[in-house]
Amino acid sequence: MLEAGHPCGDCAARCRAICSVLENDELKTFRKSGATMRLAAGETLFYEGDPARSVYSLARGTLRLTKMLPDGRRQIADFLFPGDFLGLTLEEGHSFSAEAVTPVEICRFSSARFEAFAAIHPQLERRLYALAAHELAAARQQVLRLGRKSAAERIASFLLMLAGREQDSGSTTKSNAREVFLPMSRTDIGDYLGLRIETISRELSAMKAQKLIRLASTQRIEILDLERLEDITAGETNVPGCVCA
Amino acid sequence: MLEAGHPCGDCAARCRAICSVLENDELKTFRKSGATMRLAAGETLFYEGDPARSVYSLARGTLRLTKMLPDGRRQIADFLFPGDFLGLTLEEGHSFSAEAVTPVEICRFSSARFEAFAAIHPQLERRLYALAAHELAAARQQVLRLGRKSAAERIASFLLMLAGREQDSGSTTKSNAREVFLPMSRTDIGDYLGLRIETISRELSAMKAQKLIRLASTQRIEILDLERLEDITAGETNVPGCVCA
DNA sequence: CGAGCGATTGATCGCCATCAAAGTGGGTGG
DNA sequence: CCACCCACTTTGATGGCGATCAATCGCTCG
Repeated sequence: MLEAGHPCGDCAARCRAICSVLENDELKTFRKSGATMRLAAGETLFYEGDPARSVYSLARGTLRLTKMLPDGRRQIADFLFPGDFLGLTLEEGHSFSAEAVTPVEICRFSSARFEAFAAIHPQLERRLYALAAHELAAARQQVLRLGRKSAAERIASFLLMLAGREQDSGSTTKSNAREVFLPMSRTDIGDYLGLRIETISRELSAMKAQKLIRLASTQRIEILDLERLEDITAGETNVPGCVCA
Repeated sequence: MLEAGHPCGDCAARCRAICSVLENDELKTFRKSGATMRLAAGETLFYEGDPARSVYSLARGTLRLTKMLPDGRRQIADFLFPGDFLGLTLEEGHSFSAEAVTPVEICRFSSARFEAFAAIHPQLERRLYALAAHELAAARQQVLRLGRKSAAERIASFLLMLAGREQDSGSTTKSNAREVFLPMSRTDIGDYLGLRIETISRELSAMKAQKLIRLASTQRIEILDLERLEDITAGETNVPGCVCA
């Protein structure tokens, strides 16, 4: 438990973030080595290929990691939520761009200082590996979705994945997770699932017609029949849950 | 440089493997904590869901990591080559199956002993993170291939990726890497690229007709026009090279 | 109230899957 | 050493899913 008045005391992402392995004084020192920054929706944190001089921990909001092909086709490699970490790479530059889907709040650290700090805090390094392993499992799940699943299966799988993530980030309100919030546009969902927006729209409408979901608004989807939705995913949505120790 | 007669002295994978960060005595101790095993082509090292009690370093041959959907659709998440490491997970069980594509030779360690060893050899942990980060980048590359590329683009990209890997594993002979060896069947390639074998076959024939490649045999493909092949990939084949320090 | 952007719905097209059949090559047994 | 067999690959014909093109809806903001 953090002492009263700790600068990280009110961080919503603290339980999931990389810094969850640090306590009071360590954490204060760590925080002082970095800075907090904000981005408006649509702004870019860094571009693919940019030299990787900083690492980041997302405190609030949603980010998307994107890769572009020269002709403009775009693939979203991942969406990041509070507590997620990004930016550490062994290559010269970043291998994707990072953009704000919603307004975001980010803790930023210089790579050099972060690495130095990690070197003397082995629990940070272990945590780092844990996060990387977790992301790797998620990326492979995504490979399965894109390689072998139909449009309906991808979308059902996506909805349930988001429902699961909302749950383990201990999101604000209802823990029954029947309601999924989609912070991103249909275009973003399409670029994540390898589908066109029209297909996303059509499939969601079809699911609505079958009373699997209810479209409370464009961004809020209520899951009406969890079981049948799970059947549609064709299994394997088990992106393992929270990495919280 | 290892002393003469060292048990790992003749390991072809040594430069790339996890153990590359260990020297003489450390390496001897490490090796003694494990065992060497062999599998014939087609045999399974472990199944998805099996409890993860061991970790492995591939010394010779090719492995495939697969995920199955209940109805039999299969996705190959990755092919592993000499020097690749696998098995370390934070979940209870493995998140994919591992099968031998060719006869393989594997160094096996109990997870518990490996972790204990890593805890007192920080350079192993860093190496581990490096490998995970590298695999993550590769997995995201695969996400791009599957999400946004046409059949021809996927195949061209796959061929060039293999050509690149052969090169940095310092493979036996010719370093100009104009010849790519495909240890896996067309079915495996299809299950990796999210395509059917007929499509693989047709596209390779088309590339042959355009004199981009020559099919020396089913398993050996000679690249005749590297430049045009790179154009076809629609960019972004740059899976960063060898992780050798 | 009107402008503009994102989402939805509709109609048609094209790529790759599917179904089907013929070709190829490696291994075994006679 | 050869003939056969079987599994894998290649090639051909057809069909379906999701992309593309197009029009309308609906919300937000000026």
